[in-house]
Amino acid sequence: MSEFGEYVRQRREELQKVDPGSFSVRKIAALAGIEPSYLSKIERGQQPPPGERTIIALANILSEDPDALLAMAGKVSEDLQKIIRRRPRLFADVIRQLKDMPDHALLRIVREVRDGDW
Amino acid sequence: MSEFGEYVRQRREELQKVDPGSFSVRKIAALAGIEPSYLSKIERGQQPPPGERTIIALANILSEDPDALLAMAGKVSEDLQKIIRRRPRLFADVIRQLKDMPDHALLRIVREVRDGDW
DNA sequence: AGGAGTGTGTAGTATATACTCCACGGTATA
DNA sequence: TATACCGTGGAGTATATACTACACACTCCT
Repeated sequence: MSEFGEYVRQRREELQKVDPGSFSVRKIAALAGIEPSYLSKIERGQQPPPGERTIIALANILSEDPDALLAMAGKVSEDLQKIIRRRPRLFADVIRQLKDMPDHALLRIVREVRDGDW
Repeated sequence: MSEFGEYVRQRREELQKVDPGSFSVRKIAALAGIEPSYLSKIERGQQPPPGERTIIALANILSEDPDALLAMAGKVSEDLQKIIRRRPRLFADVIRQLKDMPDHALLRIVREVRDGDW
């Protein structure tokens, strides 16, 4: 079930084809600040996904969305959690309310709030 | 800094005054499924806040809001996280967008979505 | 043949999380 | 004076998290 690992490997190999020599396990691990063998194991699901710091680093290196990658790892970023914790009741209500709403409804909120009709 | 512990103790003692004999450390601990000495230490900040299960149990026993209590413990409930993880990009956007919005703006969203003008 | 770069296997470590178990001393009650 | 709660102290445990360190085998290049 280690969707995370598979995804990272796939994405890395994809980039490796375009720019070989820059996306080896060793190179990426070095950039992400971890050991190559560790990354290798993660990619093959032999180790669970790494910590938040490392996931975000990987996301940036691989030009992926950090929140999406964190989600694949079964996590929610600390900074989002912090926002929720400041006003737990309100955010809990909003999130639960939006739980089953279609994507376009969420997009509408983002748009309307951003455009300041509030 | 263990705001959590202090709050629980305060709330428990409050209820103890109204209904003595039903809100001792031992009674509450038993209901919450933990050892009395553990609860005692938590209330005095000698131990960090307990796990999510236990916090939610305490919230119910003390008639408190689980999300608020979890927030005091520096946590966000797993079920909220699960909702976010299903559509990480969308929810991340919504939450960050609402970060600095006043309470009434969030309330308005809750209300409007609930009332189905969507 | 030698070196550079590739991925991977084995073993071990440090720290945090979430608790339990038992025993002690105080107060109140009958 | 015994028995029944009350809170608490000290020590120990189980599991998870997030990694490191090092060595090995293979391929490609010159």
